[in-house]
Parts: sequence; C-alpha cells; structure tokens
Amino acid sequence: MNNARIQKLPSIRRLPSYLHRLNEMRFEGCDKVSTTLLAGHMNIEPIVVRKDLEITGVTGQPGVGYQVDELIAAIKKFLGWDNTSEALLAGAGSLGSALLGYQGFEDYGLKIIAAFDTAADKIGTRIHGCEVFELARLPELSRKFHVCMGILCVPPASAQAVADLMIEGGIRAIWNFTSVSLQVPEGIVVQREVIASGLAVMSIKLQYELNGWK
Amino acid sequence: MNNARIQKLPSIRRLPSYLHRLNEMRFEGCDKVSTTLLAGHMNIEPIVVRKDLEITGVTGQPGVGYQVDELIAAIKKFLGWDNTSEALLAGAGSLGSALLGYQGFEDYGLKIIAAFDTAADKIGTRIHGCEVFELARLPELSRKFHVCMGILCVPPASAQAVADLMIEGGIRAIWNFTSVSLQVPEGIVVQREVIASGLAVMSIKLQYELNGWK
DNA sequence: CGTTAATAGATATTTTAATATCAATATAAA
DNA sequence: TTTATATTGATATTAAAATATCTATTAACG
Repeated sequence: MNNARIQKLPSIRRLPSYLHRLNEMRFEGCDKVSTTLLAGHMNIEPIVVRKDLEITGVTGQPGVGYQVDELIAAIKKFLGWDNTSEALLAGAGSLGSALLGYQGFEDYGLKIIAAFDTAADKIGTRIHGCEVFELARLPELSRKFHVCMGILCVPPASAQAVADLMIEGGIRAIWNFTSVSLQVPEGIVVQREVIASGLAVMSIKLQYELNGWK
Repeated sequence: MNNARIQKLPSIRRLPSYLHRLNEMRFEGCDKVSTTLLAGHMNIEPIVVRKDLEITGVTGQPGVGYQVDELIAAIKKFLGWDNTSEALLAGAGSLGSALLGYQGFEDYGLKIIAAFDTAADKIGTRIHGCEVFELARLPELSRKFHVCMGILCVPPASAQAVADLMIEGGIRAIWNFTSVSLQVPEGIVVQREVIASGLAVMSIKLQYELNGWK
C-alpha cells in the first residue's frame, strides 16, 4: 500500500492525555512537572513519558523537570493544535450530536463550524450551538470556508457517498466514526475510530482477571 | 502498577474489524475467505491479518482460506463475546445516550441492561429502550443482576465517585469514557477511551500530507 | 494430466517500541 | 559544606510487532 509509514504512533496517541493533565496542572498553578508525576497519573512508567515527550523536541532541566507552559506549547505545536482548525460534521444523529456537544475539542484546537444531515426536521436547527445544513450543501460550504477536516457520523449505508461529498468539498482528512472502511484517493487521510477495539482489549483483560491466562 | 503485561494488543484491537466484515460476508452468502481479501478491505497487509488470526487458534486450509463461520466463532470465543455479557451505563448525557443507541454492541455480545443518572427528569424514563435509574441505586442493582461491566460517561467531577459506586456494586471492568484517570484497587480492569488520541494521529497524518515530513 | 496461481503455516528477519543503565545536574536535607 | 535523592538526556538493551521467505496444499485452467 500505501501511506508513508508514520512512526511512534503509540507515543502520538498518548500525547493528548499528557496535554489534558498539563492543562489541569497549569490551572492548579503548577509551573514545573516531572515525567514521574505525569507517569503516576497515567499508570505508566516515567521512561515511557520521557521518550514520548522527546518526539515533540521539548527539553527539560536535569534534576528539575519540564516547564508546564513549555511542554503544553511543544505538544500543541507538534500536533498542529496551536492554531484552531475548522471541521465539518456530517450526520447529526445521536453520536454526531454528542460530538457537537463535546467541550474538549476546544483544547485540541478543533472547531466544528457546521453540521449536515438529510432529515428535514433537523435542517435549520442548531445542535449545541452548531447550525445544521442540508447534506447536499456540504461541498459548497466546505469550499467556501476552506475546511480541511470532516467528521463522519452517518449510517453505514451512506458513509461512502458522504465521504465522497467531503472530498468533493476539498476536505483532506476524514475522521470516520462509521463501521465502513472508506475508499479514498491518494492524499486523503482517513482516521477510523473503531469503538469496539477498546471493548476487545477490555474483554481480554477481564478474562485474565477472572480466569488467569488460559 | 501493574497490570500483568497483555501481549499482542495491536492484534486484539484489529479483531473487531475483521469480525464486523466477516459478519457482513456471511450475510452476503460467502462461506470462505482469505487473508488477502480481509486485508484489502482494511488497507493492511495480508501477513498482518494471518498473524492476527493466529492468536485466536483458528486454522485455515492452505490454498483455500478460512471458513467464514469458523473464523467468526473463533474470534468471538477468543474475545469472550460468544456469550452475551451484561453491562450498566452511568451518565445518560449526550455521549451516554449515543452509546445506549448504538446497535453494534449486540454483535459484540454486550447488552446494556440499565442506565443511571442523577437528573430527576431522566430517572424513570427510557432512552433507546433502556430504563434510567437513580444513580444511588447502582450498587444495589449491579449486585442483584451480577453485572461485571460498567460504562462510565459522567462528567469529570463525579467520575471517580461513580467508579467507586461501580466497584462497590461488584463491577470488575470499567469502560471509561471520561477524561479522568481513575484510581482503582488491584484486580479491577479499566479501559479508558481517549477520543483525542485518534484526532492526534489524524493531525500528524494530515501535516504529513500537507507539508511532508518536517 | 500438468501447469500456474493463490493460499495457509512455519520460521526467520527486520523494524519499532519499551525498558534499562549511567552520567551530569539540580534540589533539599543533614 | 556534604550527602542523599530526584531529575533529564544519552546510550544500550530487551521485548514485541511487523514483515519476509519458504514449503506444502489446493483450485482452476488449458
């Protein structure tokens, strides 16, 4: 295939958790933090945290730790979350509405500027402050506002068609919450969230706790 | 720490996607499948699929492939999804409601039998067919029905307290959708879903597509 | 029947991630 | 000041995951 290989993906996946904790710490008035502290909070080893932070290019002070502010800035910059990016959301069903109501995205520099659906009773309304437009207008509005991220929460049957609309609208990255494996042209990023993956891991861990390793 | 080390976690995380596709294939009337076919659908390499399936203990036939039925059964058994397990859900807000409405859980042998909340206007109602009870009754009902999984979707401020209620009710595994890093006794499994992890990965991939590697 | 292509399974290899070790630095306590 | 402790950063090591290679098996086709 295929997508140039992205390295240190496990580290990248942990960065948002560090970022969240660091924001809390800043709010609490801490200005310094050690990897031991961050690790304890996440139940992982300090060495893992240190290696993870390394990829952002931030440096700490031996014997002391890192400046909370610097660390937050470094993580945000590395992830491209230092400037807000705008996103569209397609499918204002229960999951879509939940995502529209999710406050945390602001911390991640993501702003959902419009939602799209086909249900006549939703079009023209606002969900958690976000206006719902007719799905067919997605490409037009996407182009108009130069949106490059799309959040896909439609039923499986229309997932591919709506993804195509997003691509038509110039969207470069699709956050795919459907169960469909999308086919997209070269250069379009798809990030699929499979909620059952977490359940699978939990199921295995639980079996271990209940029965030990078979 | 610290959780005995669980191996092949990446493989475990991919199993639900295979399972989903296999169920579709069975519905379409296919009885055989090759790793090439499954891999193509998920945009990964066939060798990865073969190694993943290996952990379930299933065997295929050289030159032919696997029996779809056998494969489904093997994956379900490995994940403990061959018998339905019952779960409770705490926090019937927008995310909790979305999860209550999620159909896919049936495929994964998960049944949410009750929801809990503190909001007086929700208690006694049904959300997607699931009755909402007063949060304080969680331990009592959990014990009564011998539930061992809890789904946590409450606001951060009450997350630890509600997790404690779950543990009091005999729950052994908590699927944690909050931003809080829970503290739990030995033997309790916590699976935390950090939605921003996927966004972080997507952000890095997008940077690569837009700018190339820095 | 013989040939070709596709496949699983076994094993080996490579790549990547996690972890350990150690030196240098800073802080706090004695 | 001295000592003990905690820290980062660099390097080395180990463990795990991904990938390659090869063999035996099967089906399809001429």
